[in-house]
Amino acid sequence: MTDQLSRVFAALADPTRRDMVARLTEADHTVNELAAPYDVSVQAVSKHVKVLEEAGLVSRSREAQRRPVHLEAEVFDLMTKWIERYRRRAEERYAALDAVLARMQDEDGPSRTDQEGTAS
Amino acid sequence: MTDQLSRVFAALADPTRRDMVARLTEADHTVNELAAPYDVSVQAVSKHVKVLEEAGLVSRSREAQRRPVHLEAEVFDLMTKWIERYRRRAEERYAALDAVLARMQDEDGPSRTDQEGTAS
DNA sequence: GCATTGTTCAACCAGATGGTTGACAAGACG
DNA sequence: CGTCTTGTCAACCATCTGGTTGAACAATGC
Repeated sequence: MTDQLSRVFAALADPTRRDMVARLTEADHTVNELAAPYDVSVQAVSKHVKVLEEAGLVSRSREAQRRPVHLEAEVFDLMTKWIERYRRRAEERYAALDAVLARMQDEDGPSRTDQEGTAS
Repeated sequence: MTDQLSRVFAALADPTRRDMVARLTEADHTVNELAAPYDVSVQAVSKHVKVLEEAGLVSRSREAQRRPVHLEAEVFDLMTKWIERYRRRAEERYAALDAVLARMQDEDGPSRTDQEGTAS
C-alpha cells in the first residue's frame, strides 16, 4: 500500500474519516474540534488526521498551540481521474455488448437466447 | 465498516484489486484468468474477488464450471457522487476565501491578517 | 462411476488497523 | 514561576487483512 491512490482510498474507507472530510469542507478545524462529535479519545482522532495527512487529503499549519487541519482539494482529482477512466471504458464495453446482442437477435432465430446467463 | 461506500473504498485501496478492476473493464474473466498475472495463489485471488463482489463492484454468473467475473458500473456513480459533492464544496470555500483575502488586501492596511483563524 | 477442471472453504500466520491509557512537549496565561 | 490547553508519542490490545496450504465441492467428460 505504498502509492498515494491506495492511501487515499484506504483513508476514505473509514466512515469517521469521511465524516471529518465532510466537516472540513465547511471550515478548518483543530483536532479537538474534530474530536468533539465522536465518542473516541482525542488521540484516536489525532491518528485519523495523520492517516488523512499521509494520504495528502489534509494539511496542517501552526497557529499558536493550535494546529488547524485544512482540506486539500487536489487529491480529489486523483480519485476522480481513476474512477472516470474505468467507468468510461466499462460503459463503452456495455454499449458494444448491447450492439452485439442486438445483431445476434437480428441475424439468426431466437433459439439460443440462454447463453449469456445472468449477464445484464 | 458496514456501509457500501466504505466497502467500495476499502476494496479499491488494494493495488491488486484496482488492477483487476482495470482488466475487467476490457472483458469478463474467470478467477483463474484473473490470477494468472499475479504471483499469488488462486485462493488469494478468489478472496479478492469476494471483496469486490461484497462491495458491489463485480458480479458473477455461472457458465458451465466457470464463474466469469463481471464488472458492475453503477457503483462507480456512488463514489463519484460522494467525491463530487465534497470537492465542489471545498472549491467553493476556496473561492470565497480568495475573495475575502483580496478584499482585505484592498480595504485596509496589511496589519490584521491573522484574524480569521478557524472561524466558519 | 470416476477423473478432471475450476472454484471455494477452513485453518492458520504475520502484519496492519483502530482503539485504549499514560507520559510528555510546546505555548498561553495566571 | 507554575499550570492549563492542545496535541503527539509510546506501549499495549483486539480485530481485520492478505497471504499460505490442504481439503472439499460443483459441473463436465470420459
